[in-house]
Amino acid sequence: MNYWLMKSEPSVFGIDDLAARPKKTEPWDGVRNYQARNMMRDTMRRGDLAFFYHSNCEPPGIVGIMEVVREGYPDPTQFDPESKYHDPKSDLDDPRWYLVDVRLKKRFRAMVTLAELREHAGELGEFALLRKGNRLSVMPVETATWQRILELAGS
DNA sequence: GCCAACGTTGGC
DNA sequence: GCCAACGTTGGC
Repeated sequence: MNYWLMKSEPSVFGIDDLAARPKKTEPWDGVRNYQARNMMRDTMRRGDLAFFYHSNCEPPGIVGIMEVVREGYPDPTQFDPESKYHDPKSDLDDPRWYLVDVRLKKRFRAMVTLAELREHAGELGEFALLRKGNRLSVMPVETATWQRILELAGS
């Protein structure tokens, strides 16, 4: 099993929105970065777990855990002219963008803030989230890092 | 709101 | 294929 971290701006789609969805499940659409696309298309598997990270908000941090419930398939919003994620250059026969479906599994009692993560950076190994200038919205998390963060969450 | 970091685009 | 211009991300 692999572990991941997935970012979303709570003003666009936050953990409360996911909790309110039927079956607490949602297609993780709108990712328009090739590295993140590759991970969703090729590497993420049913049953993998992912931290839900709130970005571009005050304070940013990890708010809960999601489970991958459907593996990579084409993101339908790329073909929808009404969608803000519409990509006119994407070909129906060779879709450019992929997504996975995620289900909310656990909501942390208290967010593990980015500031807290930085305080514990020394114990978190190679953690891409803490690298300067990192903008990747879907990233792998090492098992040891995952477990240390669970401890920080007090769960 | 600012701006550093970084990805993408397009002219050449 | 280079690289300047531009757009976006996301912390602060």
